[in-house]
Amino acid sequence: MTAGPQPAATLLPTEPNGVEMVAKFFRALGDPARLRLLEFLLHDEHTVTECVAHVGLSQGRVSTHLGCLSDCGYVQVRREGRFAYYTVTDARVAELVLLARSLAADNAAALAACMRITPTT
Amino acid sequence: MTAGPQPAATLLPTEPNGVEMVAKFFRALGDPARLRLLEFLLHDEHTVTECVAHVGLSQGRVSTHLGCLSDCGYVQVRREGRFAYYTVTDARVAELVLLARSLAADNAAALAACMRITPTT
DNA sequence: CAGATATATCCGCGTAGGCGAATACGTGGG
DNA sequence: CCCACGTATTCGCCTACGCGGATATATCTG
Repeated sequence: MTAGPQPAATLLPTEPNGVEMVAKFFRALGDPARLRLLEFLLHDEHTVTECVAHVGLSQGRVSTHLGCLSDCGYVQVRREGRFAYYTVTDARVAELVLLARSLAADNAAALAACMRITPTT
Repeated sequence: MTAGPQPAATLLPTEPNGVEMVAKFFRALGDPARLRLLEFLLHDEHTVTECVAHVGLSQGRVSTHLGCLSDCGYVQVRREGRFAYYTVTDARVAELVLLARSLAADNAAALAACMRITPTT
């Protein structure tokens, strides 16, 4: 073994593609439109059309974003007739975003200036 | 007034580019190499060279990744002579990753199958 | 059944961003 | 002063992925 108790060893999953999965999971939150959708769906169910009105994107794009969030487990779908009602069911989602937000806020200046991600903006 | 871990209106920052900043912040965690570096630096200081040995990437790439993590506030640097010692100082970082990991684990199957992010692999 | 409505998927296009290799910069030792 | 060493930055290359627009697939309505 390396040295003493290893809390670090528990940070990331040990399965073959565990790290890649966590990275993919985070990437799903790395888009402003999806974050806005999450916020919109945090407390109420909304149809795709309502989501389209909320964020200003094309219907196809919004559907894809919602599908992505659904695949990753951030939101759930309830199908009823020709409608699809999306909503956030897991409280940990809000926790996760709020935690990130507080961390980001504490470093807003350097974060905004970071050119290694998104040179433009 | 919004006392306690609150709802939607407070999920995302209200500043002009607040949402974009949070998204950028998450994107910084959306890379396996950077996640591995975070884990490596969680409890101990390490030089860039040590990090290069830990993840199997080129020195230049690792330096950029560390700079990115530093800009985003995930790690801190201590310069000493020609060495740079990186480390994680904020406990919320581990909290954030562990929370994401638990969420990702609960939806591993769908997440792995999600083709809307990273078709390949 | 025909058309309207709601959602999902497909298709190029353009940019963000990861990669190694090369190179620039800064420091410390002979 | 020159050179070795540690670190940071630059440069093409190539893939991931967000975008709108077009289209396919239900489902409801007249």
